[in-house]
Amino acid sequence: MRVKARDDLIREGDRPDVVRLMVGGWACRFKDLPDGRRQIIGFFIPGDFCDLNIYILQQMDHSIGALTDVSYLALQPDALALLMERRPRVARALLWHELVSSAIQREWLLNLGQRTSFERLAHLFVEMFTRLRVVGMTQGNTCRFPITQSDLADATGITAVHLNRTLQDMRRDGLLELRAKRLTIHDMDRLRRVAMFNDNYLHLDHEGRHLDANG
Amino acid sequence: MRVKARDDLIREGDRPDVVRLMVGGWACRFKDLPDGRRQIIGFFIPGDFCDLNIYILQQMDHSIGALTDVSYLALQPDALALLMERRPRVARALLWHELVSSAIQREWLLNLGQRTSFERLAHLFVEMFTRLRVVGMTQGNTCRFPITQSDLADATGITAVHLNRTLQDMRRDGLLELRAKRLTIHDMDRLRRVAMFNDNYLHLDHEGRHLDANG
DNA sequence: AACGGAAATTAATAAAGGTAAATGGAGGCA
DNA sequence: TGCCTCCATTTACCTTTATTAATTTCCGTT
Repeated sequence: MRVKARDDLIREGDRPDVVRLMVGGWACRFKDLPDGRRQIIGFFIPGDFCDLNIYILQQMDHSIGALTDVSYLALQPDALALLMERRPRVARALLWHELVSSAIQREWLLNLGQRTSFERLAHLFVEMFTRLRVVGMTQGNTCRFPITQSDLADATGITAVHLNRTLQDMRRDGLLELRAKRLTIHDMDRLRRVAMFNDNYLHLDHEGRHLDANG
Repeated sequence: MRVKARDDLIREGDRPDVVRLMVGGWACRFKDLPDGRRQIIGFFIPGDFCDLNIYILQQMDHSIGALTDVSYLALQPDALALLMERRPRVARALLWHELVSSAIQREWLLNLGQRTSFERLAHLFVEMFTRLRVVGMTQGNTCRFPITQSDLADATGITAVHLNRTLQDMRRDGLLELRAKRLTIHDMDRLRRVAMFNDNYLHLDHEGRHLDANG
């Protein structure tokens, strides 16, 4: 299935329908307030699942929107249930994925609550670069990073103006560059250090990480 | 099992051991940074479970600490697995509980990222009061609220000094009072309004909410 | 190549929230 | 009773971030 950039896959208040497996493009989970403020709760990149068990709940408490043109697979709940019953390893991998998503949310809470905007943005870049590398979407110290500064601002809880300033500070410090939808990290060690990045929450050491066509 | 106030139930880096069912007291999930900054990720009150499936992961990516003296039941993973197999309704209720915990984390991200400190604190009070009412721990417009201002600051991502100022603003506005470990809400309607509180994320309408001895 | 809209950048000003240090207050305990 | 410790409160001052609005750059389309 395909949606165009800026369209929503599902809105807060809708009844959960299917489980989505991202194939191409970037999407995000977000919530908004009545007055228009918006917080991005997480990013989806290819290989990510949205909301394995969400159909247990009566309605969505958040929205999912496409940040770029997106393609995904829609898995029906009953087909998924059957798959999980027949393939315990697939079931386990999906469960692992859910737990990691939850762990990422926790790290984001730490990020928003305690890190300065500079540290916060640094942390976001390191996290996304790490996740992109796991799915083979990086080339050396660079990767496509197809989202706007305004989206980055909504994810880090600062304004677009301040995000722009922070980004320029990083550029000036020789940490990284973000231009033409491409991120290049010039000094990963220092970036990790200023972000106080500890990758334990991504649980990269687990079997569930690799899931091929045979489960 | 019992632990004293300020002790940890489990620390980041530890191997997950058991699933805990809170019986008495308050605890919290938290993460900290190398330089001592600490973010409270969530509160546990009686009736809450910690980390149903966490034993799939190799190590804890966060800590759990007692805010007051705490008593809880420790459920061994295999006993729990057996229980869930035998009692599908219990299994479903536990899954529902996990999904709601995750939804609360998402709402907290919105809280930290977009709400002002005043709105944030208001939101936290409404949420906790609502959750305490569900488990019968409120009396009219008041409830025990046995945590320090410093803990509240760590949960809302502001300093204890600023939290104190904010609390006094609320008191002055006639919204609520927090004294001697007791919270009294004088104007719930207005408090919900300033917090832009929408209880949909608590999913209060679900069967899984009530779980008795028969599952 | 010119046009139009979205995105990025800049600047000035204001508000929110942090820091540090000191004081007050209540309960626990020798 | 008096001391000690933790928690709550206050103040002055300072830093970070938001707000608003103008300007420039980028990029796809005609």
